[in-house]
Amino acid sequence: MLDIRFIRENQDIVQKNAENRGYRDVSIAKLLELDGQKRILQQEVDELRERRNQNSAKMKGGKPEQELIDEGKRIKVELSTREEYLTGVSAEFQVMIEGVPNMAFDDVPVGGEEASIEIKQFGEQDTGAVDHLDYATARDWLDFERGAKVAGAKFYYLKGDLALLEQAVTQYAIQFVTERNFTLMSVPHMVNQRTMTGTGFAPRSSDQSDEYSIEGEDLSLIATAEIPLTGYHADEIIDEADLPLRYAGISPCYRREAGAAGKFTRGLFRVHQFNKLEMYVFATPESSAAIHEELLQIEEGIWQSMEIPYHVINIATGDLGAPAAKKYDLEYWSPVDGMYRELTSCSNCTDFQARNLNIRVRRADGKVEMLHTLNGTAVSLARSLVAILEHCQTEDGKIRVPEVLRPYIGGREVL
RNA sequence: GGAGAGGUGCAGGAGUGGUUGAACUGGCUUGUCUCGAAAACAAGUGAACCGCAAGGUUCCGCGAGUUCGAAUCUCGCUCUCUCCGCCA
Repeated sequence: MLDIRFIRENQDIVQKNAENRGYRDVSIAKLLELDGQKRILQQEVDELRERRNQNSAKMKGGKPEQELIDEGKRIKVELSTREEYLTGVSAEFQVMIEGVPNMAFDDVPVGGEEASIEIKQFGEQDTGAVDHLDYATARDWLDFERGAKVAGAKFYYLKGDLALLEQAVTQYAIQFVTERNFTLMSVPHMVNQRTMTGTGFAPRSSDQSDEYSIEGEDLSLIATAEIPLTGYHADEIIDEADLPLRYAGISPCYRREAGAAGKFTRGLFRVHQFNKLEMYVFATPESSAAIHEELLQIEEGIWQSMEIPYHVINIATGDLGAPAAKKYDLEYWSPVDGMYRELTSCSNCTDFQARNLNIRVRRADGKVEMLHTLNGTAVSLARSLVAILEHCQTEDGKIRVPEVLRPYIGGREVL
């Protein structure tokens, strides 16, 4: 969430920002009205508590006088009605402020998906490959039918060389990021509600929730390792000297993908479960923009080294999601679809997630403030396999293994 | 899953229902001393909210309750530890 003090002082631009991002229900005027009520109530409650404390201080030691006890009783009644009122207003306020999206940076294009701007391009826009689903199914590497039998639509098995290729990509990416000072983390695959919503994902009660929840437990399956990695330092104050903290979390990702269907979600491109290696950084506010660029560079480095053509887009406001101030997507060129398709993504969430989960930095001079968080996909396995399957088909119908992956698949050059 | 013990400040660790935001010890910071360091001594050392400030309120795992007043009593939850059971 945003800092309420910032909202108070910048009512108009916060409202405008929410509108740019497509948050039609956000009313900053209403939020501030509640904020005002809440502050008045808080003051009243504080004053009553002060009176209560003074009153009981008079009774320390000796036998209390009846008059003081009666006064205490009167304060108690008044206090409890005010407190109840305050609790209600606070809860309402909390729901509203959590619904306000992060402020987008000035260099983020305003508009919907179509307004996103291409900022980089790599490789050729080639054509003429066999669709990955048809190809992999024919080679008995991929089985959606049995996935459906066992779990349901959009579940799948990877078999044989494709399953091996997944491991190779994973190992290569782990090597790539750990060489760049990311600490590899194996994370909880389920998190509680606070961690889920604090990271910026919809609460389980919401019908828009893309997460699977465990019935009877305060647990949901993670949609990305970003979620448990954000929560890792919740309620902590980190010394400035220890920042940035760079983690790479590997985990399966579970997504309901309700309503997603159609030509461009075919096969492995959009599924209920996939593995992913996610970079995550806790950083000082002044360093986050530079680290964001670095995350993008790492993502580009991975795909350049595999010789997969791509471009990078600066995502427009309407497509940012709630926590990001700025987001880059790396989209690979699909020779099958003749268009760029999302492969990885990296976001600077500034202090939005940090404020939700109370993650702060203690400066050298002792001052404490919110830190910044960033996340970026190293590799998303299902989609990575799609990109490789589409790009590395040889004339005789095999798959040429990108050179950098060969050490991780027994030195094989062709599958 | 069953039984028991326990969750107090940066860490350890006291705490009788009212003088405890919290003893004491350690850590850390600053100062004195020193050529410098160590030692010693002295002072300081959590966070949130409101306020220009003075100051006020809140926080002793979390949440309810009892009370004029709760770190201290009651209940629920949660986490940690020990033992048993189960198990990759």
